[in-house]
Amino acid sequence: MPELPEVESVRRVLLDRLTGLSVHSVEVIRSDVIKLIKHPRSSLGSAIDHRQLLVGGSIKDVIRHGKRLALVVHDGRILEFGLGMSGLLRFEEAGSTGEEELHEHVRWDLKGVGGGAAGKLIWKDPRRFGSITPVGSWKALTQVQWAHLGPDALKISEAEFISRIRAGSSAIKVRLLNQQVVAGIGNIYADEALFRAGIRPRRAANRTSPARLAQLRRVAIEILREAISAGGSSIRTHLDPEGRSGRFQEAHAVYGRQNEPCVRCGEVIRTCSLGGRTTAWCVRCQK
DNA sequence: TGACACCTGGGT
DNA sequence: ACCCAGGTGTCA
Repeated sequence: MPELPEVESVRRVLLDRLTGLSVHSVEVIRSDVIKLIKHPRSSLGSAIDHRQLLVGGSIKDVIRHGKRLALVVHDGRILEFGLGMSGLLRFEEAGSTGEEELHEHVRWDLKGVGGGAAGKLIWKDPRRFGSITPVGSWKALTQVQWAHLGPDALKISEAEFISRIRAGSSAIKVRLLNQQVVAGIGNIYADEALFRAGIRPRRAANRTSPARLAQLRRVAIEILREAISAGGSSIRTHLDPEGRSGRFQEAHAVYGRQNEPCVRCGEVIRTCSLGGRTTAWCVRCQK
């Protein structure tokens, strides 16, 4: 489900709904979705420290870097989420008649300022490619858990974007997908940005002129912002915590439009495989 | 750089 | 029965 715009849509809803609520208790249905920092392959087993899952804390902030999300509580404890392909956070208001769904792995019980039940936050992830990682501090979050991520795609400067992209010789789309280079762009928005910038996805990154890269950054940010305004793209599973789907898929120019005519020139949109991902582009508009 | 692995579900 | 899917880590 998640690239930057989808995760940002989730962040905004969570910030609005959860800020100020306190975490009363947590129910761990599948403990192996919780991954420790230094031992990413090990699960916590049966002895889960519920404090690491924010129990007793009151939610102060919800932050995002690239495609990653984190809940911050008042005393500095942080819980970090990678949504993988199908991870989703759902907010179920107290008293709502929501039935338990398949593939729900963790459920937090939240209380309001007065101590009354506010609702439940639920982690649902059918494919289980996602992860929940307790991090003790801001320092552990930024210097360990997120240390390998490049600058956020919405915040990266033009100079830094150009130099980081050009630091490798692989296909430009592969560089865009590399979260170490720039964080937040995935398969959809890489294809859409390259189309809008008129750049062939296979072009060698270091043989793309600084001027064209400046243009690529500009249109990528433009597309990401448009997508956020539309609530992200809902191809199959993306829903925000209130169950609303995004609408940006209706605006896709190339992603998912193979064999259809290019919106700009009418040429048939082709696909190939790049970095193991299906890539859609217009052979006439992108050079 | 690519192949494969991790998973489940939906479409053909 | 097969192929595909918004991600990411490891291996040759």
